[in-house]
Amino acid sequence: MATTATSERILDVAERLVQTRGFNGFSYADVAEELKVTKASLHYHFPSKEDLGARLIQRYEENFLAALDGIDAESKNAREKLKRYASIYEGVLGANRMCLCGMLAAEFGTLPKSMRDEMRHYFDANEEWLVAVLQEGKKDKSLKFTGSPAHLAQSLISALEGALMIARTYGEVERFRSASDRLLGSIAA
Amino acid sequence: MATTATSERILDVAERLVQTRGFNGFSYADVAEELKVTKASLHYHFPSKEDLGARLIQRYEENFLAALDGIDAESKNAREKLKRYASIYEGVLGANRMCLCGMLAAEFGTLPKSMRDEMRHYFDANEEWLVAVLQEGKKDKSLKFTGSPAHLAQSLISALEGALMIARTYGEVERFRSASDRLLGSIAA
DNA sequence: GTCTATAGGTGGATAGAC
DNA sequence: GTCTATCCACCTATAGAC
Repeated sequence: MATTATSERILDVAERLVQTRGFNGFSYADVAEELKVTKASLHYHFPSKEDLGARLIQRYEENFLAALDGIDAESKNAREKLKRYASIYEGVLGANRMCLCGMLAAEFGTLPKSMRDEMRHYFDANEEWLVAVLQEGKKDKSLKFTGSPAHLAQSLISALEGALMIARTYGEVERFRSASDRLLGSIAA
Repeated sequence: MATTATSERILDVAERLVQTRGFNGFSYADVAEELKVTKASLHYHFPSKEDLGARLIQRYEENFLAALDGIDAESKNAREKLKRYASIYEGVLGANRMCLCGMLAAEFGTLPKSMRDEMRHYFDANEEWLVAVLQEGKKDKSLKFTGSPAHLAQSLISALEGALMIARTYGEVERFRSASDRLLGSIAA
């Protein structure tokens, strides 16, 4: 089996901890214990927690955009793309996690600038992809909506993030699905 | 001027800190410094941080329900009630805050049971009020929608919480308003 | 009710050996 | 790259004087 680089394993653990406990809710000690290494070793790979946090968001966005490429390649129309987009969020909830950037959005007031910038980049990239899908949906007649695609894209992102966050509070995936279905249904052609 | 009880002033400061920095992002020291008292004094009023947190949510819900009573008394129809409901969220955003329970929802994984229970009570109370408004809207013909009022109420709450959270990340009230307008527009009769 | 003092723990981070 | 050892700041919480 392929041996994963240590820095990647650190990011894997830290990512899960941020998604479940928040950036202010986990420590280097938590990651160190789980990986059976020392805190000092972690500081070798990520000198400060801010470095770790910023890299975490970058990688999350890379993986997310790769998933969106997959959706683009496999979907028969825009409406199906949207449905799959929402199902990514549902998968996150199923793993008892928040979206990484949704979690960080709540903690925004305590985060360093480098992380804030990366977060906005993530949301902007989501919006950009959604705008393209929405425009495609108008052409292929699988979607119908009024107003600016950019504003609608922003609404969709924030509604899904909110639904994810609240559903997690209740531990009810069904609560997310019902909100998601209503959302997508409201713009289905 | 009326002298506010110390415990209320503690709650005022702590409330703002939780709404801006999160429950894991503030300390007794922060509150103590702002009120020019010692940490030990705070522990007299709220022995543990959990006690403080649980009381914080209770009081937030009491004040919120009082505001909803005001909306019920002053609005000419259900649609206007919804609009005012959304404007409460907008006011929170304008003060650069998150909804108290929206913030805590993100931190859910790290919170003690007493606080989790109070949070769900808050969201349930919101849902209950919204369901009544939605049903009223069907009668007075100021709203139109399909499906269960309870599910729609849940969707509205989570969409507004999400819009609030993301808009705060961008520091753009307009971003919230556009999402909010679309949301209410989609069920206006 | 508020204070001083302090306990006991954990936070992020660094120096230097191996 | 990983370790041991350590620093210092901060955390929640308590004891006991006033």
